[in-house]
Amino acid sequence: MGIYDTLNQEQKKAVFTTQGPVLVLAGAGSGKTRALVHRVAYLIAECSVNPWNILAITFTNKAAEEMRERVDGIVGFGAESVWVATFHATCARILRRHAQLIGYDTNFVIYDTDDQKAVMKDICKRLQIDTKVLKERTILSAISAAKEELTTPAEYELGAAGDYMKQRIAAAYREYEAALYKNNAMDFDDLIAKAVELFRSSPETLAAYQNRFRYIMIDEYQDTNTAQFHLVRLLAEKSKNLCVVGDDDQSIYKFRGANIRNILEFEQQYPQAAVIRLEQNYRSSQNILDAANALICNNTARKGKSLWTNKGAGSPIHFWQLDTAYEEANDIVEDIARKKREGRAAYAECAVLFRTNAQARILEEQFILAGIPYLIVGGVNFYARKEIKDLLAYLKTIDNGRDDLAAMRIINVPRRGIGVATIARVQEYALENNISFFDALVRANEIASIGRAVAKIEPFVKMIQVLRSKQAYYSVEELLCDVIEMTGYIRDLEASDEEDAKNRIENIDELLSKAADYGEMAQEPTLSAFLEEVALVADIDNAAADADKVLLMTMHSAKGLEFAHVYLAGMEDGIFPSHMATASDDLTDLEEERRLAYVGITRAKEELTLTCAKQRMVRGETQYNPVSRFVEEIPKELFDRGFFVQKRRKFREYDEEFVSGDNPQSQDAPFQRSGFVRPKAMLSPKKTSLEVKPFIARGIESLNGVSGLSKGMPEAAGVPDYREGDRVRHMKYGEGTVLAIEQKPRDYQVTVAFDGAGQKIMYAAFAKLKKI
DNA sequence: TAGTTGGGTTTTTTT
DNA sequence: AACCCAACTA
Repeated sequence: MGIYDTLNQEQKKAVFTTQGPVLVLAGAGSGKTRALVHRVAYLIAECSVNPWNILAITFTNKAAEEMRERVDGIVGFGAESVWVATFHATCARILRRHAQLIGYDTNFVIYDTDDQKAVMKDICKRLQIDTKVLKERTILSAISAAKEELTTPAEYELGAAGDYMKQRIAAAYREYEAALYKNNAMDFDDLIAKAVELFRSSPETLAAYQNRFRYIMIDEYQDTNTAQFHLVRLLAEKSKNLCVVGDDDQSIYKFRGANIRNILEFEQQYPQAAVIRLEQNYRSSQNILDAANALICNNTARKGKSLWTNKGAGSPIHFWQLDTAYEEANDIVEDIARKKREGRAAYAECAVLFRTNAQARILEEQFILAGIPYLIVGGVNFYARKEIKDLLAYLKTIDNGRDDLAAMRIINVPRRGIGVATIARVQEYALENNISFFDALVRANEIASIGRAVAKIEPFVKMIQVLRSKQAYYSVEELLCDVIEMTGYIRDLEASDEEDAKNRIENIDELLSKAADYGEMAQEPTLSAFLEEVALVADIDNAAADADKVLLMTMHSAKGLEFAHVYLAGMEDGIFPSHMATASDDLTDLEEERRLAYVGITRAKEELTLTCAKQRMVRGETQYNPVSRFVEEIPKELFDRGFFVQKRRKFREYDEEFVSGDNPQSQDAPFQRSGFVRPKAMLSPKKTSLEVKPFIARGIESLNGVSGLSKGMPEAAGVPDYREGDRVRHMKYGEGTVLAIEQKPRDYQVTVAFDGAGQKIMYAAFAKLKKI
């Protein structure tokens, strides 16, 4: 029983209490994942439970992956049979098998937020809803909220009596459901709701899964919504072996429908439940925990617990208030660079966390300027990019001809000279004859009104049909290559003078290698399953574990992670807590923000730095925000040098690295705010953002990007005739020195330091560099 | 039909 | 500041 000896008493209790409902209240950093993983191991090794009978549900793919890895590491045999997945992936997998029982094809597609919006836009037009008054977003979030509560359109309509707005929403909801059904599509909320519907309508199916999942574990239970609650209840109804793990203080997804009552009232739901509290924290120093505890005490709706550690007090907490957001970003970057130089921290041990994704940009600029490797986690979803969505729409149309949205997206992409008028007529015909948009295209010659446009439609239809016929024996990657080839998608991009054409091509290469990976990893690769995987993954996570990079992300994304050095940026009222929360008259909004702050603080192991700016640009206007109330809720004695150390001594030798040329001010003004002054030109946001744009557009990659793409399309271009170190000439940028040549799937990627235009990354085939 | 321009708008967080 | 959309022009 050696592996369980390292657990503390409470953790052991969580591991060994295998029968019946169990509620584990696990504070931040209390080793809950560890306990869960050991529990799985214990069930298999000591209780002779078949791994196949275990279900572990997490919220994020990241958490699922981590759990998977750790289970694989600790369970000797059969670990791969343990079902570890997110809620959405679990439901998608179940529906893939049984969707026909509730009237869907099993190759249904999953709609993301953009798809939903497109559908809703069309509906608003049809129902003549003025989107100035009632926005698509508003309707969609109302629908989402309804689905999270398992409210059907009919039920919603009943509740809308006497409320005109609600009635309009009810009508839109009804139409929306019909549209998705017609397209054989489900949105994220549907995945959960339809799974519940399936289980309710088919007792045999439910019984089969109840029989299979005899031991169920749910992580982050505080984030479950009502639909998820019912799903879990149904699955666990027979065995009652349900172990939920959560922390009411870390509930930060109310906006997504999370119902904190699920965890607060678990004991009422399951009166015989064993309740276990994990309060010993293994992550943070006492100072950090004291700060977190003091902060969260200001909340009322909580079970109440107090984290403790047997680590020492540790470093004091730092607080800096800077003049501008630029200085804030700059100081953070500078501090990280110093820690690295002094050998106090690796880059990968540092993380900058913020409230909104928009804050990432300004930080990114500073990281680029300082030449420090970084990685932005989250932000614009890779799969939401235009070029990716276009190509996926081709695959969707090949896979599922009923997805009108996909077909309409690509009918004129790339340009085929098919305009809105033609599309509208085809759409009308489809509606009249009750067929899909694509089927209407197939019968384009029967549509009298479209005239000569038939000639433009036919080649498109032909192409899709050819691709469909290849589907049976082609891999996803081959199919994708064919789509790119036949549509000339990349050729068009190369020919275009669009500024970010090369980034788009890179993204497509990324998609190709993703498809190739999928082909290799999946046990039974199918196009539908690939599309599903892609739909449920928030972002391509190429955060190579070994890469030494500073991580930048929102506090939401950081949940479940830990870092030795954490910077919380933008600690200002109006930013964090957000304006929405401070202006709201619902006090629970502010409490949710406070829980988020609690999450942020408890990510830190050794050092915590809170920063804010007196002045910052938000959506084009300058804001002057006071220091966050959350900062003030932390006892002053936990900070270094008392409270409100506005500026610490500057590190002069370090400044020299940044400041090009002489800067007399920095020589003898250590305490002056402007102790670290960069030439105006460099600081100017305009100039910087121009220079920086290509990097931002690429989003997830950083300076020394992750390479290692191997498979993909055949070479599009020959080997360049220049090598690293050579001098080259570019049509637009003039002369420069080649810094690096990297082989990418389609082409060579060349990094050049131009004498006049700075450093650029480009593709050899269309940069047309001349060796000189 | 396609590209451009000017005007209006903005969820904060994510599966 | 950035994005999206509608109206306008080539």
